[in-house]
Amino acid sequence: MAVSDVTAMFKALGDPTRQAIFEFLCERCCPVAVEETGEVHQVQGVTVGEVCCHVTGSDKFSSTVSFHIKELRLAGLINAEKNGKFMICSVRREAVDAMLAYLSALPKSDSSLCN
Amino acid sequence: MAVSDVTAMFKALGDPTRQAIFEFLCERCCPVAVEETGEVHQVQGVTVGEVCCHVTGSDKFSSTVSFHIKELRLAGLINAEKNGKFMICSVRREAVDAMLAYLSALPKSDSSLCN
DNA sequence: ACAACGTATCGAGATATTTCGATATAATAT
DNA sequence: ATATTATATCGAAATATCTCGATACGTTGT
Repeated sequence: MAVSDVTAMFKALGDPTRQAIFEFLCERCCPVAVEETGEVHQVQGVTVGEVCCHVTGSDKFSSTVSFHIKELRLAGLINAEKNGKFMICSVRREAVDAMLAYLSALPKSDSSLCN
Repeated sequence: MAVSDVTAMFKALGDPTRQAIFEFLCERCCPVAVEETGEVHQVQGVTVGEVCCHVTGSDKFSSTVSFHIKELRLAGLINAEKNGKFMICSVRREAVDAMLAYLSALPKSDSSLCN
């Protein structure tokens, strides 16, 4: 994952609404199942409606939340796949790992010579 | 460090110019010295002029870079202290640690029960 | 076929961010 | 005292982001 990708992730997470959505998805996303074929897929996720409900407190669809979900997806922080008439959202763990790796790799004060 | 602080840090780091400034400071910031008194202070840092030079490629002061340095400081990512006619900038390691802690503490898919 | 549902997208207004030049200020050098 | 240097701040233009209502679209139920 390139540095520019991490920039987009930080930018996306830098909005309170999106951060709330992302944390909600982190809490709600469930284990993955491994088929006999070895294929791994998401067992469960959260619908856009559930996210709207959690974020706005109302049970009505919110185009604003939909907008933020799209931003999170474009930044690579979440996945969203259609299931019937629902969109199921889930966290991309690689994204979290990429941000952790980026921050961990920043030169530390005592790891480099001083001029 | 509160969650909202981390949000501001992510937002600040989500801009390419500020990320470049931050990385530059990470590379350049040097060890701290501990006085006999036990007081710890920054031995060295980087002047605003050096940051401008690195970011813009020119040796002229840039009010844009100055603006971004201020944003980084307000987000808690860097320190800036005056030394004579220079402003010395340095990274706040606690900020990096706070972001790492936040990301590390996000619930993992296999750490929570599934509904 | 039609209605209801879940979600996306569009358009517009409100607000925030970014950039840059001009001016201001404080510290140093002459 | 005056000039120079390093930096900050202001103002304005350009651009981006956020929010919300309206409309559109695909899916499901009747």
